Amino acid sequence: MAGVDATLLKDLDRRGLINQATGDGELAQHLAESRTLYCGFDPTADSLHIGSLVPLLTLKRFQAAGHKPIALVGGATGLIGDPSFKAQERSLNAPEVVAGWVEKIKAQVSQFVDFDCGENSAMVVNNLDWTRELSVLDFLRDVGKYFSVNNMVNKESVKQRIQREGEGISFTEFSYMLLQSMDFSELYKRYGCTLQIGGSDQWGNITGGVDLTRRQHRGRVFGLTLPLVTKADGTKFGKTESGTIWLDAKRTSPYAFYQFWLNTADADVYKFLRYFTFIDVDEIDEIEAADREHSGKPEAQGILAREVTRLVHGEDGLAAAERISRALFSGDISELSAGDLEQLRLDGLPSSRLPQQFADNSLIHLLVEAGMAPSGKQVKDALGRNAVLVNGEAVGMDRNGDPQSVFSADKALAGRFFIVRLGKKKYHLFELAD
RNA sequence: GCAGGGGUUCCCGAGUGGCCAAAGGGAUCAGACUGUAAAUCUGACGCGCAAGCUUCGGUGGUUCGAAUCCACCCCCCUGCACCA
Repeated sequence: MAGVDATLLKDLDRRGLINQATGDGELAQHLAESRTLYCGFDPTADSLHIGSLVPLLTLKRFQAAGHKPIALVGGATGLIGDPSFKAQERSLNAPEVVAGWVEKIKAQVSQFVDFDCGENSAMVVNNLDWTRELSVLDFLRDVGKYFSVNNMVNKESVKQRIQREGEGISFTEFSYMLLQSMDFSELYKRYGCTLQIGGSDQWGNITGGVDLTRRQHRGRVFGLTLPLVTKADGTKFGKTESGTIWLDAKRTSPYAFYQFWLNTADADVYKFLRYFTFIDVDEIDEIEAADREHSGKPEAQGILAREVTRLVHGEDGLAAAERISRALFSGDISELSAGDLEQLRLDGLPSSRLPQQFADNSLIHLLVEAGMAPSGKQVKDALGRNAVLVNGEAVGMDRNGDPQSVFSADKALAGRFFIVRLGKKKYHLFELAD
């Protein structure tokens, strides 16, 4: 077996990736040998979003350091719903739906770890496999007996649900912790898994598993939590005007994904480089120092966007994202050929075909229809401020009733395309109907 | 089941008969400034280009007029009781 990288924990620490760990520093010693660790991902949608990227990449870091990662997809826990730090009880998803999501998430998670590297090849498991056949009575006797309700009620993660006026917690969600604890114990028994990692909100669930494993199997296992990703301005990480940033290219195109990282605030970008890339910490420090030297636009955002887009969408996804970005933000769009425009559409630039009778509609209607703005008022506002550009030409409110002149064939790029820009960053490609 | 407290526009949260499409804050969008930043300032922010239309858990009612008052219903929370 390949040697184990003893500096792993130190590197994680330097990256700011360690929030809490069990075992009073004995974890370092434990990790001197190749170990098996796991992290769970619950299927709450058909794709993970970038909130799961930190644990996913951390699994990869452990694997790179010589440990064996298990990605657990919560086919069972996903049916229940984790109450940890959630303000409200969640509605249950249908079993068939969750089962479908499990398959999607399995595939997604698999991109990030190596399944063919000998001893420490990764595994993907589903916790439904050991809970499906479990009877309630067995569960209550073999698992429930080890948990103290007094103790559970005092967990910080459910406190607000128990104390807060106006919200409660069902027995179902309250039991979530037992299921997750069972996972750890089960993985310990089956595969000798001795470490669970997860977000900081998982601390209670993880220590539950550590305790259960000891009680059921007298096994010594560890837990490690990663920090919650926060932004300096206090707004929620991973959301933009257009919603959540997903890992699935069908939900968030590589272009949009790349743009998300490119728009990272200066105050966050170096931290994110440490969290989300494999660039050496010393090198990140150098980038930061260099950016400080130069006034003007920092390099960090570009590096971050490239690295993360490559990790998630591969070289091709990155190339597509950069191609579109270059064309829209620095190139002259009138230079684009029909082939280029076609490519931009394939690369994920939002696009649509103008309806046959588009002249009957107002410009406002057409842009709303295309999804460029949620309401006509916003388009109107933009038109009134000269914030709408069609093929580079500003279009004002006076042209609203005359889309025919705005989208006239003789002004089209390559005879049939229009690139409409609303505001600084929202682009849409329109194509004339044949 | 009983008692008490609640359900307001994306979120928080004011509003208890007209001055309410509904304070304030947050989030979001657009403009200026910039670096496709941040901070700041400005405008928008139920729907509609507009005239206008539809909202304050639901349904009826009182009233010239209701988010605000009344009745019934639904849902949530807290406590008590019942099941034990």
